Amino acid sequence: MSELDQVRQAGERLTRQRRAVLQALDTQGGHVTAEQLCDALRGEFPHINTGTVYRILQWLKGHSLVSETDVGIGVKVYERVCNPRHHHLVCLNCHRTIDVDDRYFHPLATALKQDLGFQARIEHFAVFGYCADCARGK
Amino acid sequence: MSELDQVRQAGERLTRQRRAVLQALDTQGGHVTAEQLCDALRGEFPHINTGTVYRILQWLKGHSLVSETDVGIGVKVYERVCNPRHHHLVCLNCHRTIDVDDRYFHPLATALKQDLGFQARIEHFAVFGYCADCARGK
DNA sequence: CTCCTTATTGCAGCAGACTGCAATAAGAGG
DNA sequence: CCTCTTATTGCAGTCTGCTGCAATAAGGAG
Repeated sequence: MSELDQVRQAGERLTRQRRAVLQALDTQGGHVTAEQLCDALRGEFPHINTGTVYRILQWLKGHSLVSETDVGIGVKVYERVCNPRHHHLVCLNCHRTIDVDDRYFHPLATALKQDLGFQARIEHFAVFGYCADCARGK
Repeated sequence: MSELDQVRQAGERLTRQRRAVLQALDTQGGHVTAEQLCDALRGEFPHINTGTVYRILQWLKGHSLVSETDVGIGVKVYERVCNPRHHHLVCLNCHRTIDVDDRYFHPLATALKQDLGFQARIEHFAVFGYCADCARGK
């Protein structure tokens, strides 16, 4: 919980709800929707609602503890940021998502930093396109 | 308008509304929201509504004529896809958007193709992070 | 030019994501 | 341990983006 202690600076509070959201994300693993999280938390907090969950997720995202991704299913999915980081390739045809290693994105981040001084924050990317199987057909 | 003729295959129709959306995108140039497009079209089509505009934009996007991007302002923005393609760096601190050349993304697309057979469709990317000015302060 | 098939529009309605405000509770200070 | 400040929650409401359905119109056939 050391990374959370850092966060407690500047008057930001580590509430039971925030702790529970993080724990739920750890427990479930992989991609989770805000709605799913809300349901999971209702056991401990019967009155919790999606508004609060979305706010907590934004807060966690701002502290790089959670990633938010649009994988093209019409709902945003959230995932605990862990090392090593990984990203996703999303097939526009069969809608499969393929995990891809962070190192593919390092050259891009490095180039943007060197040439433009831009410090890219690539926690979790979703690249759309066509997977090997579907690309053949096209 | 030759690119539009290709689209007319397979029974897809080139309606006045679709033509008008494309023309409005050309006229306005740069990033436009669906709401703005809807307003612009109401002169010619008094009864047009956002539902239709969103559907037309999805259709144009599917044919690679228009790009859809989340630049972090809470609304999706649309832009005519033109050559050379460009992408955007979005500063999480000052919210400035910086245009960046397509060539920065070529190595990534090539690597994904070679190693994984994935044919990335990178029409218009938005990379979040901190711009040179804001990165210094952090 | 007219008819006919069916893709597309307009409309109304819905889910996802977010926000303002009053009530609550985290955590610093005494 | 109690008090106090104020960040956060719960709630209700809003806006964006999308979808089903009946009415309309694109564009191919005759």
